[in-house]
Amino acid sequence: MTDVRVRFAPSPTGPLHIGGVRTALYNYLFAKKMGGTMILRIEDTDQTRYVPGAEDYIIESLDWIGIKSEENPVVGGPYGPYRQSERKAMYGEYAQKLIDEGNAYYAFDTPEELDAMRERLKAGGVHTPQYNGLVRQQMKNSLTLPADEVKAMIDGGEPYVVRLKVPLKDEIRLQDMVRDWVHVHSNTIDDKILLKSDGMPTYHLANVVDDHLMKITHVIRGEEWLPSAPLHVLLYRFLGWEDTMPQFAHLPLLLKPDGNGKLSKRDADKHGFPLYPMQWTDPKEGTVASGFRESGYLPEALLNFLAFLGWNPGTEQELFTFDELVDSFSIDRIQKGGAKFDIQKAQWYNQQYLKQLSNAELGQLLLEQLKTEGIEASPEKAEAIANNMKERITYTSDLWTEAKYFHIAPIEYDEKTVRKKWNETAVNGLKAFTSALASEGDLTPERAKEVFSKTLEDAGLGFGKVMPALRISLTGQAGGPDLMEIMAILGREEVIQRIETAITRLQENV
RNA sequence: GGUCCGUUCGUCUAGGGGUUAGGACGCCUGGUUUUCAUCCAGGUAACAGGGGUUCGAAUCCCCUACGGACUGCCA
Repeated sequence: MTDVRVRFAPSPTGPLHIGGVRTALYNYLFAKKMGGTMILRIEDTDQTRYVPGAEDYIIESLDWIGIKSEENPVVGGPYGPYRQSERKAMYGEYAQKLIDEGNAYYAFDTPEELDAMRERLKAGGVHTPQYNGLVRQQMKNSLTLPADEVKAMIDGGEPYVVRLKVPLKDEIRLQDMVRDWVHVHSNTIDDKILLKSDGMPTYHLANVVDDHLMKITHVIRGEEWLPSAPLHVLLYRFLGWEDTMPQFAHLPLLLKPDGNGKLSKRDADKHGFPLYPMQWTDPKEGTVASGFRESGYLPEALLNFLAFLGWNPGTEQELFTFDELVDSFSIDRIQKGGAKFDIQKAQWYNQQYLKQLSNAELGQLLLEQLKTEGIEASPEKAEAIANNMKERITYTSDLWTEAKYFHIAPIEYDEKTVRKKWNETAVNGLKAFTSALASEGDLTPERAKEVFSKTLEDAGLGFGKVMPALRISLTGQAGGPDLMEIMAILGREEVIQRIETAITRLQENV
């Protein structure tokens, strides 16, 4: 078998949708599994929808999540260029071939004339007006106009498009790797535009020409392309490439968490989760859309989660390293039905991957965040905090947001705990503890525990009487890591000070 | 409307004629923990409906219902 070559071909019209990331992932997994090549091709044939920065965003996103391509617009490759706008000259040749062989034709209808045609047909009871075998005979094109007139129009600079001449009666069959045989009758396909009046190809032509020229062996893409797949088969046939036509695999859609339908930005906002791999700032509106990266997701976790949305290895293993994913991946285990996007599962994956990180790695992540907050901390301290927080975080950002008290003394105290646990007994215990601490040196968790136990023992108090008050004084919160550990990280003097501050500020609650 | 695709616990899914229909997330209960979380144990919950085929259908066939995608000089 020839070497497997797959491509991910996004259009630079904005940030990369998470569904696109999954498509890229499946392509990548398949390529790695087969020892093949992954190609990134930018489909920028629609100049009106071009968004500055989108291409860089796509490349950076794929890089962040760990999807690497061997051939792409940045490093190039043997079948470049990898940006369709730069391949513009190539498409005309094939459009011409189609015209010459009677499989395509010129059309001169203006947008207004097309609208009028659609209106006319709708009025006549046709729900979906098509530019098809019947309609084309009543329109302005090289099939209805005399040859010399056509030539004159083209020479005279009259704008035109090239349309595919879809056969009237033909059954088109294709074997999809996910769905098996799909057949469609040609009379349900209309004469799609191949070359636009600006000379750029549409997706249909560009994708077929490029996939052929780039020797793509497998086209793995979203289900939204299934209806136009027969059209692409027709193109391969007319271009004489049917025997080297790539195999198709149409992936199930990512659906909204509730109800039905394609996952959209609206759903993501409604449920408060990101839709894009990285944060995206719209260059025109200036609006900011959140990203998984900035929300504290680990790329490995997101990858694992995404891999399981529409595919599974058939075993009971849930956590997979990238290599394991490659190892077990196969297209015939891809699901046919759409998968609802369940952010809770993504959170669980993130938690699992977070727990697997070393304290040093986690500490480093915390340090990065502290830097953006303008807070200084030693790597040792960050590591110690990470060690105590790793069992209770969902996002990397929780290292900071859930444990600010390691860096800043509490400003507020959990109201419920104060009401129930802050009383004279507790305050007395706290006071005894600070005096005991006064004569201590550096605190270790062990030493802190010894002093605390001894103090309570001498005062004849139980742990439960004082502990909650101590926690409140130190952290302001009701829950959290082991207090002895917290005290060791905070340091003796800070502990004493926070207790005294709390006693003063909570006086009225005694 | 038309064409195409789909349908197993709330969610992701295992399942290729005979299973107590399995796992994971979530949720609930209990245990561990001086707190929270983790962890451990247990529980809740599904084959869209109807016809066939068969000794026997979640599994094969047909119909219905429901859902989705597509239906642009967008990709």
